[in-house]
Amino acid sequence: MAQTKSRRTQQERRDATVARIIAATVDCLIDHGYAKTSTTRISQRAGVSQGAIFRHFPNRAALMIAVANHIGDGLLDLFSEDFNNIEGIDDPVFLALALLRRNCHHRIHQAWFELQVAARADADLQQALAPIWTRNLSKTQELAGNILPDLAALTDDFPAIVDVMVSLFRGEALDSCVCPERRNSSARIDLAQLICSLLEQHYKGIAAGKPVGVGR
Amino acid sequence: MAQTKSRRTQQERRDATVARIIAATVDCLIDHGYAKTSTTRISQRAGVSQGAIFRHFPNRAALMIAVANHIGDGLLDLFSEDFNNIEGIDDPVFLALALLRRNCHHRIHQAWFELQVAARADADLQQALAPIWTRNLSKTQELAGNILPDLAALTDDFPAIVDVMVSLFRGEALDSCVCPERRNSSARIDLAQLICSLLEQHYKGIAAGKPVGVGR
DNA sequence: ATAAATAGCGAGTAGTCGCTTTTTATATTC
DNA sequence: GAATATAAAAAGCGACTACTCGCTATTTAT
Repeated sequence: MAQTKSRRTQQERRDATVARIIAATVDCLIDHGYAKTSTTRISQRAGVSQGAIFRHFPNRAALMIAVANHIGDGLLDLFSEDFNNIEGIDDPVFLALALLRRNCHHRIHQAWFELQVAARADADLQQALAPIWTRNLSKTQELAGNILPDLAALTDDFPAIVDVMVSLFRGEALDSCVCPERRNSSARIDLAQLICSLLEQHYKGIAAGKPVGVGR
Repeated sequence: MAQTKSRRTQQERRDATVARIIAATVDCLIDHGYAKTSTTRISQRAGVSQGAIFRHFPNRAALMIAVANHIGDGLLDLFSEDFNNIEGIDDPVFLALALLRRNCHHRIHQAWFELQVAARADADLQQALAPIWTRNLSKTQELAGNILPDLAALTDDFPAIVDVMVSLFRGEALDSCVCPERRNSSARIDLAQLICSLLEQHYKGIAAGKPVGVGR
């Protein structure tokens, strides 16, 4: 039963190849965009033959959907990964914003942009991506609730607040497609923090029954 | 010199064709995306031969840049157009938010998404788009200042506020690439309005020298 | 040891791409 | 009205695309 290092089961061999193909596809999406992520390019990057891809995926579209799932999971994993890496932030609101912002500006998020915009004019891809993205958003809501339990308990608008912050930082990340140098501006996150503070105070005032005098 | 109606100068003929090609390109971008906006497809939509495109543009990239300029201007024109169409909104803040949101969700804005994301992996396109987009943003700031002169005068953070709102609604529009049905949710714009109210009050408090007790 | 099953390879398919070249139609000038 | 300039159409080029297929290499079952 002495297993030499070069001896793998077929399943292991298969899984390793599939993983290499998916990773290569993500890299190609980031470096060249959806349309130019050809099967030839993927195969070269993965170190397999072009035909080998079609042994594991019936067509390019199926590969892209598998990659979308991989990216969806990867983006969620990033939250816990960054959570352990970020230090010296006491304010939980700022921590949540920093996590979210890091997530949106991460390398892998660019691959998601490619898939998302490609789906705009591709009904099949859109249908496949919708549940992945919906799940991602609800998991993000869940994580936000874990980091900010007090704010979440304060108001029913909490999901909307998270939603707004997600849109904000994703919009910011999108802009860096054309203006990459603006990526590290702190103006937006500073203002986002102020906004969260004001919202928290506002909802606390409502909870305490105080007159608020804002909104309509 | 009596010019019949069917009689045009070469320049008029040329301009008309160029306009048709650019309009067709925008339509193709919206319907099929950047990569599938081929010169063949454009020519069919414009009702000209494929080769005719290259009489007016040296290559596809040059056409795309011309289209980007066209879209950049079109998006700005939309503001004044919508300004005249929107009625029954007294609150200038809500008016500004509604204008911005309409702009981001407009048909033509999807064509901009295509160009913007295509530029992410295309350095030449990125370089060409950057000034167009920068100009668009500063014009947007200008328009926002015109609609909300009081808020603009109140704080130096006004540009950052506008910037955040732009990112927010563009992020929202991006999501509708995958989840089009969520496009008309009012949650974000309602919260955005509340946020603007709170910010206005906050900066008024600072201007009056009151203790504010929020932010850091 | 041998046979069956799976994984991977790479040349080959038809079709599309951006772009060029050649040919035809239209407009202006003498 | 012939000569000239420009616009548009049509045909073609080489490169690239997703995908297929006959083949070899590796793993599993007997």
